[in-house]
Amino acid sequence: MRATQPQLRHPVSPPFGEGRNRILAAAREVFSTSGFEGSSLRKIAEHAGLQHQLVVHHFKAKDALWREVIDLFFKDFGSQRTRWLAIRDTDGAAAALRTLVREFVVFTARQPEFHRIATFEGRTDNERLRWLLEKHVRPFYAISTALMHEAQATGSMRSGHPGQLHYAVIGLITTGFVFGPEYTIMTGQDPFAHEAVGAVMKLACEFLGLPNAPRQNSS
Amino acid sequence: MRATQPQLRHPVSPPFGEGRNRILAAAREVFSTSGFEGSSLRKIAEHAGLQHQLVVHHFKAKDALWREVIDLFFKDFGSQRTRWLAIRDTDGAAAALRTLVREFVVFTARQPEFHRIATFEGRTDNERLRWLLEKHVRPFYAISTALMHEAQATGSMRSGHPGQLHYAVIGLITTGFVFGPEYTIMTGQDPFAHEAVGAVMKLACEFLGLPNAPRQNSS
DNA sequence: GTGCACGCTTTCCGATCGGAAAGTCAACAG
DNA sequence: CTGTTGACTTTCCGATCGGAAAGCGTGCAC
Repeated sequence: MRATQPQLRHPVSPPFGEGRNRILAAAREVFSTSGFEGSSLRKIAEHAGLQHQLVVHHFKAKDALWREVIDLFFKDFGSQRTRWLAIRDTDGAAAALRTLVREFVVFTARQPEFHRIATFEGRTDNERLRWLLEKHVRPFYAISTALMHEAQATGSMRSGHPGQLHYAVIGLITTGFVFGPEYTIMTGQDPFAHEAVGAVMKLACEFLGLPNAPRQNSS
Repeated sequence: MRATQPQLRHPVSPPFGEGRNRILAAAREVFSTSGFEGSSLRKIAEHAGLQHQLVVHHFKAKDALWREVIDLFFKDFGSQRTRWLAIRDTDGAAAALRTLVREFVVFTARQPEFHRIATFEGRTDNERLRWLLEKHVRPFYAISTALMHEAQATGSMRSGHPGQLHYAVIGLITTGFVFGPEYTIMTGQDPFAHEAVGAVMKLACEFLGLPNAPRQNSS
């Protein structure tokens, strides 16, 4: 009735063959605003302009779709770890930490959806949280705290328990982005504006007591 | 069938007459872990050991119950504002800010459920967020940023946009408490431990560049 | 041609959702 | 005794949930 020409090579409404990607994009949006339980396959499908059973067809289960959404966030960011270690070897732990902080700020500003999803899961100990922590968060946490230990040993960073400092600085960085609507309503400013993003980098580095960068060749 | 002696003065299973308070306590728990949409009246009632229709009986609607839960959080904390202003008049804005920060840390450590609920709502602009911001958050934000402006003018605090500093320090403080399970899994430590709470106070004050307290007569 | 894989739709299922409606019981006022 | 009030239970409703099952249509291998 509604689809008189359902599957053409050049359809008008729903691009044929892109269903999977459209679902992933819609799921990222819906999961990040409603949480796992609050998101329904039907809402995700409607957001993508598709039938809800197509989600089941491509991803089998809601849980598997959620995991694929998470994996996508770390396609680029996760592979930066070896580069941070290289910077540590050449310029020291403090320089590597500064790079890590700056790139984490960019990552969060560009994809606030990840931290929005993480903040849904981090409050209760469940299977999805364990999976997320061990697969993606643990490596990042390990290198972050290792660099802090090293920077503290050389006196190029403030003192304090690295794990606590790690979560403090992550909270410091992400709050404005994750809760953008509240931030905008209260402060009247856009947390994603270029100056605001730069200011967050500066606040985070100063909080950690990192020395000013000797030189900066980009942006 | 299941209630052979349903309403006695001294019942065994469900204390008669305390249904309303039991529901409020259960709702605080469930709302803070599952969000508004993810929480069902049946889950709240089950958590309280009551029938789900009793929630409707006492609070008419899920939305009204949610608002009553929020109001309860600010029964004590909201009335502290006049005291902070008094401290500003006697000891200056920086001292008042320090008190505000310390009491906010205590508030969050004792009732992390509030900020858990707030982080569910702050990411999308909806009617509940507007109500929460204007009724409870706005007054706190106003006095916080006003004290920052004043402290900055007298050089007794770090520079920076007060609104951004406000949200940065709130993120810095709350992250460990709000996402306690994740924090514990990753760091192996208890964010609610006495030393950890004290350390967060110190981190927050140092981040704001507040001078050390001249004297402290408690704890 | 025939068969099959794949993207997608349609229909259906049991479970659960928020909430309306009506009833049950004890306490209390007159 | 009668009526009323309020805490609480029971039953029911339409809507929506995740997902199983079975198709439909096209393109490709043969």
